[in-house]
Amino acid sequence: MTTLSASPLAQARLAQLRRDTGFIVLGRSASLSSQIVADVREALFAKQLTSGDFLGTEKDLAARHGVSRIVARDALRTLEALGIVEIRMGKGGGARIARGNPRLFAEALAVQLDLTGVSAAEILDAQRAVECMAAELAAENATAADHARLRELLADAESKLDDVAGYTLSSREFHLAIAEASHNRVLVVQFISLQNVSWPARNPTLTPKVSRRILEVHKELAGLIEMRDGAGARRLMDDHVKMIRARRVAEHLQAKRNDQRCC
Amino acid sequence: MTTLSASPLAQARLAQLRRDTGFIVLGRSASLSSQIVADVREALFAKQLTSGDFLGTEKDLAARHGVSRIVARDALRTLEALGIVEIRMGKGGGARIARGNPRLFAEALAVQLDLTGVSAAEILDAQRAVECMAAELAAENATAADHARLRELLADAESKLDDVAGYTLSSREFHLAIAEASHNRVLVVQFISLQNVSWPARNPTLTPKVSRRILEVHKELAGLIEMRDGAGARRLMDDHVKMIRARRVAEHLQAKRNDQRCC
DNA sequence: GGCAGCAAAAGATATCATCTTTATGATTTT
DNA sequence: AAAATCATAAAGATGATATCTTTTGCTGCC
Repeated sequence: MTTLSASPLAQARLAQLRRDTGFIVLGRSASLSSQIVADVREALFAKQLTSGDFLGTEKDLAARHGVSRIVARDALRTLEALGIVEIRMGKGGGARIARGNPRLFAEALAVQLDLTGVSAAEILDAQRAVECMAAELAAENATAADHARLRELLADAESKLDDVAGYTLSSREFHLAIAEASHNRVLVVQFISLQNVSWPARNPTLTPKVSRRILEVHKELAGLIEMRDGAGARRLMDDHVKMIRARRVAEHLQAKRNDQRCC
Repeated sequence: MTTLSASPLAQARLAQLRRDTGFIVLGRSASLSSQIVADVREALFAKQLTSGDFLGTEKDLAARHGVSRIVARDALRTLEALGIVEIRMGKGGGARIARGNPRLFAEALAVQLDLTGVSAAEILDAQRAVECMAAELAAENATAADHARLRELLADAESKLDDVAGYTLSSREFHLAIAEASHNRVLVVQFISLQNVSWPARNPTLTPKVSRRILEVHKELAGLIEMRDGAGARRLMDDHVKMIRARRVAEHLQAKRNDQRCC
């Protein structure tokens, strides 16, 4: 039977690394796998690596850095979670530098905001900022396809006026469509992340009257965007989101009161 | 010698999981470790887990989910990269739900935007949205301490009018201070991440004349915020960022021309 | 088009190294 | 002699390695 010595070699290298980096680096960045992650990120920023480049298999990476496969694996898990690489199984597989994936990132932001414990008011003010700019840019940049998409969603919402869940979903899609019509990917990402946090799954206080009023505003918004009235679209969106904010904050207070009553 | 059978049990469970989730879920989410990640995220959104909660050690997690330590480890690497958990070594160590970490998030965004290849114009339009709202809210919510901080930074910038690097840094701080004066953490996070991507380390076209003009605008901004003129602050900030955008886009075009000339 | 084979990740198990906290024990001080 | 302080050992956790088996995608062959 072999000795199965757990590689004093790499252990010594790790110790050396920790000595080099001054022991305490900041946020536990003195592990072998994090070193690999840092290397890849630096190569990215230095334009030595770009989207689509082949990074190698787990074994390759391990061999290149002189570490075990598990370490390479840890590094790849981290890079994968960061959306930097995509990993494929099977022959011809391995890790490749990914194309940017804004959606993934938007979800990560949503989690962060949740952990930070921001209030509904804070989120909706930020949402107002993003959506107003999106509406203004949509009026300037929207294509015929975008206009068609907006009209299609308006018709869809109109057919679901009596279906609270369906109507909520459709409205949500409408707002997203405006963001996409701005043709600004940064705004789209910011919007998606905020929506993930703030948009309620079900909407208890959505009466038919309110639904109809919202639909009217949406129609007017689509009209202003088609007429390329950027300032008008911004103003209307501003009022619209302010209204939503007021409703959401009121709901929140109501929920709090109910909590206090029951406990 | 023991059989060392590679756990047909978990393998079978994995196959079952893949059958349950319909094989192709979206973004390779059919691994045991990703299932653990999904569980934790759901628990987070359902408020069953919050900042500071103890998640267990690698062994705990493995035992709870009936998998090997490697799988639990993979899941923890992912959760760590997403900024959801913090992991400590040694006795009493293990994984804990992290506090939100905006910096981590800002870096992740920088990488994503880099990979996606968004333009400077897109970033600066988003920045305009965020900063205008920040200015408006700052006028409404700023405290006396915020006002003092803004005045302090104005004096600092004035003393560095001849030092391009120092002046740039000071200006950057001023914009951040306005975001913080809004007392909206969402806006602050969004602003920091955008600033990291867009703000140039050095500013080659910053002439003394331009510096002085920028300082004038900053002074006026601080004045409007102190006077609690939200609409005015928003309007002025809008113009200001538009100017920055125009300058940045022009610089970008110039850089491109230079590239073409040299190659 | 189906089938065999191969390459790669996914997963499991065992073992060693290292780090961090905690408790214990020795030494010094009051 | 009691209390305080410092050194040290033990325990519990991650970090890393090695070596397996199984599942999954390709690719080329028929």
